[in-house]
Amino acid sequence: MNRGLLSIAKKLNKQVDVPTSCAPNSKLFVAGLSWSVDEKSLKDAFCSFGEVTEVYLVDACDLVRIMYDKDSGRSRGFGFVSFSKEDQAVSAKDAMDGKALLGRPLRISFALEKVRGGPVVVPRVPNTGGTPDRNH
DNA sequence: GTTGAGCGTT
Repeated sequence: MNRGLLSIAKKLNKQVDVPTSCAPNSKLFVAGLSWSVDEKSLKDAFCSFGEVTEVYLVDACDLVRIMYDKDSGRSRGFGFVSFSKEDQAVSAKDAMDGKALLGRPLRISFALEKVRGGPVVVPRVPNTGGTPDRNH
């Protein structure tokens, strides 16, 4: 037995699991956008990875959403891009992350599963004391 | 006319 190899193997056997926040999914969090970047520009930048058909270019991204400030109406500089397949999202991230759009470098990360309104509560009748017999 | 890390419905 070679303990040296075991030691090295143990060192190499490091945890490779990534946090859920960084887990690849079909949604991408794009930040570092310029103030003048709109959804159209972002879509044009990301949907270039779509599949090319005989006639049209199929957009890979299903949804492109940029967060705007409701007070001033200007973009907050970040947005979200949704893809049909995780592979496309990973490819798009790998290809566009670190690149520059409209003069500003992009910071792309996998989006968190954020839902409007926060944690959704299962609709349930607040009557947990058991259903009392109304008239019987 | 401004600012620059971030995780969402403007």
